[in-house]
Amino acid sequence: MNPNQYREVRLEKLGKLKALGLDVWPRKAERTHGISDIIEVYGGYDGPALEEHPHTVSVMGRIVAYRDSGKTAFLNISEAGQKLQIYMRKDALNETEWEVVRLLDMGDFISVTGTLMRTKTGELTVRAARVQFLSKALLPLPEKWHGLQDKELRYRQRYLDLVSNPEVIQTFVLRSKILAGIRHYMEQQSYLEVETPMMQPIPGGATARPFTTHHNALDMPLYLRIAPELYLKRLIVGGFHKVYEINRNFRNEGLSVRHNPEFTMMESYAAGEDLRDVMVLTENLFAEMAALCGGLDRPFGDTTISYATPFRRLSLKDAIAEYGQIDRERLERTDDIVHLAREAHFEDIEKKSPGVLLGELFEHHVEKQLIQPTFIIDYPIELSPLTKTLPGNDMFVDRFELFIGGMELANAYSELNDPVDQLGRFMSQMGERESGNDEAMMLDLDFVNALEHGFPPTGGLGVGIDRMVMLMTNAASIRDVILFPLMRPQTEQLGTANDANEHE
RNA sequence: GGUUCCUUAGCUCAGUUGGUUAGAGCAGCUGACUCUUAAUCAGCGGGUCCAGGGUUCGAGUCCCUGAGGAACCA
Repeated sequence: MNPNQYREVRLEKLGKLKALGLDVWPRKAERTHGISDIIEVYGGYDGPALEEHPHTVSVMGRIVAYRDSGKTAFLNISEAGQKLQIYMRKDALNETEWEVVRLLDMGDFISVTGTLMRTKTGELTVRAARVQFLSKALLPLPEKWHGLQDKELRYRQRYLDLVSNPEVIQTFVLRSKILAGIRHYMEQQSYLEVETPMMQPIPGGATARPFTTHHNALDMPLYLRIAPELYLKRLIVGGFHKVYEINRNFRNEGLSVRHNPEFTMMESYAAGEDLRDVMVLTENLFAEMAALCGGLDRPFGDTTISYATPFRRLSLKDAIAEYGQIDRERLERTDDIVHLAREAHFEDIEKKSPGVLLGELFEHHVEKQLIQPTFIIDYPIELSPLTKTLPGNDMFVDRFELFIGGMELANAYSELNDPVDQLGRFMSQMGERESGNDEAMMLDLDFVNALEHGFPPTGGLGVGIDRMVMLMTNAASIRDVILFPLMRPQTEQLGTANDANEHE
């Protein structure tokens, strides 16, 4: 059986359905209840109660099981991953409807009207009195017991993954709840949700390679944003007190279990606040979302992560010393830092500053080991061109990154608001670019101009939402929490599209 | 970027040391069955073994190249 043979057989059945006088592609389903409503409302009724006071419902769904025994048939229909059993009896339906039942296939959509009952094994079931045909599936569904297992097919044909693997629906329902929960939490903290450009003439706010595009009418290059940061800060200049944005960022980098080229970030800025305030905001956000997902202790892989506050705080250097088992004193001496970088086989060590090497030592020795929520603070200035320096130490800045499950989840600053300092930082980034670092930031003079009009002390935060959802849903790959992760296109097209081309 | 692994029917998977015409379950088709639930029973059909090249009397199996995917490392 190849897909074309399935299609031929089912088109033939569709023809027979038409011959019965049916509208085989009707525009509306008879429906009084969703499947979840029925389970919720009638789940507590036992058999005698349902027989004594009959409840008539109309319900629609996709046929996911079909057990036919002559003059009766039991079907399971499914909606959003929830299933309901339907009992069809020849003597309870008219002749046409019984013909329809015999022409049904797995994957078809139907609506059934009838009374609720319980079978002898106690399963809540609709005893069909009327059947409405809604839509024919021309192609077969994946295997009913094992579902769709092939990861490539699951990501490429997510619709089939959702049909055959109900836990996938649960993951994305939870993702939606988390997003709503974040918005609720931020609103409670008096933040205003805003939207800033995703197509930017100068991509800023992060060190990353952007995607490029082009605007035809203006004949100008545009970039997909790598971060909303510089626009959100302009809003603080303009007088907003607290703002946040949840939307996609785009970074032209490799793919991995933690990286998708487009990913969802929440960024927030609060005037008058500093990094300590943002830390509290952040740990409470994670604790609230964990509670929303079932509790402060959440399973992740083969461990349990506790979101009980406060989270651990650790300076970057202390973390390297602790997790890399390195003498803390050595991290204060440039020649020792270079030596440690050599031991770790970093590239182009002689071109890199001690601060950059400290960042690499952290990634090498520490990042993967930070399973329980940990704020890493006191970052080298070279890694943080938009951040205020620490009091009395102009080589380090007032920044944290939050690590959970060995991943970077959040990044926050006491925002740099000195326009002269900011311009200088941009200039050294430009120098980086000229010496070949295409991830270094571009100069955004309008942003500096905005700062020159007065930018209050501000605490800023960015949270990786996809990774947060990974933690909350215990997903091993970012592709499991993004409905349509980027995949290399297949050379061969699927199904009908291919045939359509051939038939032209 | 490097290493390892995977790709066999629409789906889930077997396939021995390289040896007959590549198998099973689900799905499909025909028939039986008025409370089944991975329904059951009888019968039938279904293959570009990822692609290309090579070794061999003989390749799904061994070798090389390529494609797509997965995992680990940097």
